[in-house]
Amino acid sequence: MPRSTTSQQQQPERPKASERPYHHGDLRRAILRAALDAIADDGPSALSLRDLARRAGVSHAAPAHHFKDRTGLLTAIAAEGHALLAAALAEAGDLRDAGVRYVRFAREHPAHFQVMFRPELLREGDLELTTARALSREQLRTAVTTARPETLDADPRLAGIAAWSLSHGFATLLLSDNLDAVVGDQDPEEVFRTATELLFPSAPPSPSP
Amino acid sequence: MPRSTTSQQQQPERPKASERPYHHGDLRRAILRAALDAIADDGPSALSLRDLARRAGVSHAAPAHHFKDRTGLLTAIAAEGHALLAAALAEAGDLRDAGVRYVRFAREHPAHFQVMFRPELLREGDLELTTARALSREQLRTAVTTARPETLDADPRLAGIAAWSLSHGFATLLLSDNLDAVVGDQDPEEVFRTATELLFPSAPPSPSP
DNA sequence: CGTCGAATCTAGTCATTGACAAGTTTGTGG
DNA sequence: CCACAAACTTGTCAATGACTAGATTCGACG
Repeated sequence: MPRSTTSQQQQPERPKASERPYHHGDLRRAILRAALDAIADDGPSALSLRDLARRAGVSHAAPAHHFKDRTGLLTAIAAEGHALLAAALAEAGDLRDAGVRYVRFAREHPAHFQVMFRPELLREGDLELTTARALSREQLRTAVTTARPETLDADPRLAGIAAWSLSHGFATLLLSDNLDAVVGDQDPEEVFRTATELLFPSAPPSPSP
Repeated sequence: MPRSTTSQQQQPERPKASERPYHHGDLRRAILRAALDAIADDGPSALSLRDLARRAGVSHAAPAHHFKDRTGLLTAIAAEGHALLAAALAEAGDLRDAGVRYVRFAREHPAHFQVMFRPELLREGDLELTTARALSREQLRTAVTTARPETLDADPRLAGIAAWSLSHGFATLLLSDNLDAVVGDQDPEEVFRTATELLFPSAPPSPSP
């Protein structure tokens, strides 16, 4: 984007090549971190490889060595995201808890979430992505097929679609600031939990003394 | 994007300025149409003003006169989208029908839908956008506050969040090809309708003979 | 019928970007 | 110690969005 009139933080001086270790040491992770920050702030479309390179203090072509190209970087992020999501869902108690965890994941990893479900940004053939996505999909399935309210027993497949749509819609609208007016300063996860209790009955209260 | 290796349809020869009417006649709409096509195919981030200009057979700076800049074009699309959505929702019977119409809107106007709920792509101050969005929001509200199943009577605000999340999530996942495996070749709207019937009871069947 | 201003479009330019090519430095295993 | 691979660098190119200035056409008013 030319002539960026937006907030333009001063770039720190990059020391001359001779005064700086030729090898960054952990460039891949540095780039990833910077990318996640940038995406969380301004969305994936605002991501600039050259800007990431500047922030990491390396040359403009350095990122390419680790991620091949823009699509490669986004694909790596998506894969990481699916792995993180799968891990979060794996610990879910019942279906509603899985939904809450889905929303929490979106809030805690907004950059990952904004990239994971958009094929047009990703290298669809990528092996890492494919396997990670299979993992998170598998966790979604188990969340539905294990502890779910009786109402949903009729058709597990449809129940899965409904649950996923509900969680994904809430998370998406939340991250895109479309629920600001409605949620206000309440805890989004609590709002979500309460909203789902309207749709399907709560599990029987845990049998504590 | 440089060196586009993707499908590159041959651009028709643009006649020299002398052999072509100086005024296009309906450039604004031509650009809009082309933009909607491009976004529907490859998402908003792939949109190129210069490419739109080429398709319309005008100079590369012509679009700017009608839309100011990229953000302006996307904002115009979003505003149009909200108006269309409001119109579609206005004719809804009950809440479920509103949801189905929401999904249908997303399918029939994928480009609009992909832009409407993403503030980072839009000029937030824009008057047209603000009023159109207020309209569609208003229709969402009425859909919830009028004919809704008794289950949702308890808290209309939460019911609204739940219904919107469900519809928006389904539409989003559908457009991003994330439901392909689950929906298969069935009619998406029918799948959605059935899925919602799992979550809240159907209205009593119409009293026909 | 003319003319004058506004609307519409063209042409040219600049900074920035992603991708690619070729060279340089550093680490590593034989 | 030396060949070779990995990690980075510099340089370049086509494409893009935004901006400026100028050309053409339309339309309203006299």
